[in-house]
Amino acid sequence: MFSYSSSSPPSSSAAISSSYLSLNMLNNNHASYEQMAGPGIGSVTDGGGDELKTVSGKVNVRKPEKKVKKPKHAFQTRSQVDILDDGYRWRKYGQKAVKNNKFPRNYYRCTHQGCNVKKQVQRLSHDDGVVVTTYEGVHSHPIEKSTDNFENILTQMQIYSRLNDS
DNA sequence: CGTCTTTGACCCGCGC
DNA sequence: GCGCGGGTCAAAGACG
Repeated sequence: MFSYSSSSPPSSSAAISSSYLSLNMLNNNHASYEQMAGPGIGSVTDGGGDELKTVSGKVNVRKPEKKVKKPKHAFQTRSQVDILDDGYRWRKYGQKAVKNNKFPRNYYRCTHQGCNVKKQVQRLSHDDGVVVTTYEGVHSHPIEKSTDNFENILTQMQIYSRLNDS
């Protein structure tokens, strides 16, 4: 888990320069909580097919069965940017304002087919340097990118994660 | 021209 | 039953 690999913006648009993205991973209440309620449930990946669309175009998200709660992992990171590119491709599908926060919460989803991993990013209003990223599900496909010195940073992130874990 | 972001509406669970 | 909070969809626009 947490197989952070690397990420790098397209070479043409180096939007996320290392100077801008200063990951200060000195945090860490990496609160990782897993919620599993189903008896004998091994796989986390929701099989999909829970979504039924009515003819009128409305969406009825039906999930009467499968009371499986997918594991969620919340990471708290000190960063200026909310979008921590972990190497996967995310598609933003929603943005809602949270009651206790002035800043809205962003919802992302992995664009890989069959990969229903979701991620939501929330930043603390009272501390704009802190970003809480919550991952939901696990990726079942390799990372599409690889590249530059981001690996270093990400490697350090893993190290930090280990340190905190111990 | 294809992909992703934006943004309002919609849905659902819960509390009153 | 209604309002609130949270999560999702999908049309249209923005962007490369």
